[in-house]
Amino acid sequence: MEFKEAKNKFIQTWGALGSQWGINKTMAQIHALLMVSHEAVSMEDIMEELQISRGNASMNLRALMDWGIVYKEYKAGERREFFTAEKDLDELAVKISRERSKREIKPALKVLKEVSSITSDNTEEEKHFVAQTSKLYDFVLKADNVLDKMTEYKDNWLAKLVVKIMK
Amino acid sequence: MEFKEAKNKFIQTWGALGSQWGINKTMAQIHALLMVSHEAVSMEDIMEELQISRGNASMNLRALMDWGIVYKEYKAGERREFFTAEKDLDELAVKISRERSKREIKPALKVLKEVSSITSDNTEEEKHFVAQTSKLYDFVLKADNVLDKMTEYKDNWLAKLVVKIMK
DNA sequence: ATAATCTTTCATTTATTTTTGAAACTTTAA
DNA sequence: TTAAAGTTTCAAAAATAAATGAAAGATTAT
Repeated sequence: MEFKEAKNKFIQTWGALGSQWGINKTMAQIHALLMVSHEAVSMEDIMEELQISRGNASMNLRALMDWGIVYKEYKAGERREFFTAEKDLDELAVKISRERSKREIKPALKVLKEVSSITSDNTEEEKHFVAQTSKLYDFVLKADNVLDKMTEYKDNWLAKLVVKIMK
Repeated sequence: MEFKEAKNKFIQTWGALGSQWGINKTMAQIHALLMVSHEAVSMEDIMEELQISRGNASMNLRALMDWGIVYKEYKAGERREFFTAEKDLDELAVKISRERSKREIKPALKVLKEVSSITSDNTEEEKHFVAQTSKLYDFVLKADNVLDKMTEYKDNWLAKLVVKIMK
């Protein structure tokens, strides 16, 4: 396999993986492209390489910047903007975790708390509902915290995590 | 909030969370419904409660069973089939992790290995590509393993994980 | 057997999500 | 200023994913 083919395969695969995890394909592809580019890339080049429209490129770059995993770069004497991706993978994981937690897990937790707090009539049905959603609340909260800690400490997350949880 | 409202809210929220994570809404909703039901539910009742067609219910129940998180149940003297969800949350997490790893992570790893193994011309561009995809391969492999171990040991995963990783 | 009851399949329809592209907007250079 | 170069926005179109429902397929009771 030669370079161009490998690069393309990587971008396609990363894009597909993105969709399976609820991130739109183009967004994941742009990110992939930037990750493996050794220097900042212009919007024009992104459009060209991924064969997408200007609007699409612009919107997804904005989204990636909102996630904090793609940065704008200005080159001296150049009017256009260039883009680079976060290339430190620990940092990348941290940012993605934080963002998904904030956007999706936290709101879900709020609802779980609400619905598990209904004053039950104590029919079997209602008792089971309250028990199950309470368990779910605890579980999701715990999982969310573990992820948070894991990412907070990056490389030596395990050691510090043990300390934090054990005490 | 009273029971019916709470139940509905839970189902809707779980469904939305599902879509955000690449699981179709109905599939997540059926799972939610079964999780909070204290007894097995017939297809008819699922259709009624979620207002979905027979075909939709059938296909998504099949998918949930393929994931190993919903089971068929037969009631004595009843011709129809009833369904229940895995209610043990640790077990649920294990099964979902395993399945997503198998379906999505493993194939992605295979591609990462491939593309990071090209014989580079040693231009800066190619060197960077190989370095970055190699790092990504290691990272994803490690993350996948951690998840696997975490779920393998369930509640006391941490202690055993430490042993396993440290040695 | 065969009729009754229930489930699955899949071509078609519907809904949702993503993409496009042209107009509006911004910024810089002359 | 104002024109050139670039970016963003968003309504409409296209692509994708999900849902429907009727026909085919099972399974059980008679």
